Amino acid sequence: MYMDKRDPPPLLPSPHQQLHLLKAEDYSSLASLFSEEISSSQGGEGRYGFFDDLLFDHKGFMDLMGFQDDCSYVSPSPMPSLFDIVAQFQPPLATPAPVEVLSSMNPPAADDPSPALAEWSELVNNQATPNSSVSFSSNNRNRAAEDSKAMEENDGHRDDRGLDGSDGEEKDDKTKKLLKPKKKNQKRQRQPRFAFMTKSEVDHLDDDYRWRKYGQKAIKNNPHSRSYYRCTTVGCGVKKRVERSSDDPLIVITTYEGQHTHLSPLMPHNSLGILPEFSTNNGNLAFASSLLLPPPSQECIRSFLNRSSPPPCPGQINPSFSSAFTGLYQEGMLGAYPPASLITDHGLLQDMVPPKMQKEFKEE
DNA sequence: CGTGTTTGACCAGCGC
DNA sequence: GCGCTGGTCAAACACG
Repeated sequence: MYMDKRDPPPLLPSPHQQLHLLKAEDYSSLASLFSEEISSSQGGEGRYGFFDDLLFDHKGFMDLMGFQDDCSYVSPSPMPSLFDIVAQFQPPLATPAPVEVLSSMNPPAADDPSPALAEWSELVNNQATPNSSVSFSSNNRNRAAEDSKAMEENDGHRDDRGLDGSDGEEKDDKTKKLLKPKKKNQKRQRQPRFAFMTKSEVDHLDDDYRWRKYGQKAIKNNPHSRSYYRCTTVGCGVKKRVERSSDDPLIVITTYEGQHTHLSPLMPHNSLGILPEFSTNNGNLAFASSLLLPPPSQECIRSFLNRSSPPPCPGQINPSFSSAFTGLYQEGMLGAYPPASLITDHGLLQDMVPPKMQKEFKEE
């Protein structure tokens, strides 16, 4: 199941940032897990499953979980990211482009007046829209579901817009086309969003879904433009924004919005869930062996999920694992900018633990 | 021809 | 009300 022998991860130059190299296939796995998780949590127990309860408290994720204290993995070298850990759950796909996932990147200091903080805050606080709730209640969950519904409805009506009104008149033809009535009295519904950062030279990372670019905008205080993508699958309203950090052009900030209503067209369905066997038929194994540390035991993850008891897994949950969770930001879950000391990186939390795994642990 | 990208314009929300 | 900005649309275009 898991590798028995692992080389220590390579030392990284900066203690401030831990960059972990992930191949694109790992990124794909993450994205697929993300999709799977959110779709599986659409049921009655809340949109985000257990993660709902993990990230809202500004005390910090690790404080909540108690991992820092109870699962004190101490290593002289940077730990593998959660992305790395997740990589073991899925057989990698054959996508060659290397991608670095910024699994442990500190946000700007809270008192940093520089634009960096503003950007970061914007990223993590996009929640501050009228339609979004900063509270973290079950209502929020319901609202998320409603938002999802509304979005689907909106998408369903989108195509109708070209059919109504203005036939014949040639004057201001173009203008009229563009002035097609949008639904007024209807605020733009915004779905929960998940933002994370990767380090890659490629803007649009392969995540096993097919995306159609529908827009690109210049962003204030950022020399790089932001690209807007929409899932091409019919009926799937998932959107994705991709932009580069103004501070570090190598950092790509990807924001997912919405839920895939389908499985990845490129991801084998049986590849979801806990990886039964670590495949060695490609180079990913070597990669993993260089970065993966002992994975969290099921006990540890269980306590992680249940949050009911300290994880009985000392030496298995490592700081990076925890920080990756801590750093994951799900937009709409945090009502205010979390203390910089508590967020050390960005990741896609929902990607981190396969839904099956979550369910499994919940039921136990 | 189907699919995806580019790009300019429009719309909505928000702050002043 | 006005201007700014992010988000979206859709025609035109590129490409295989």
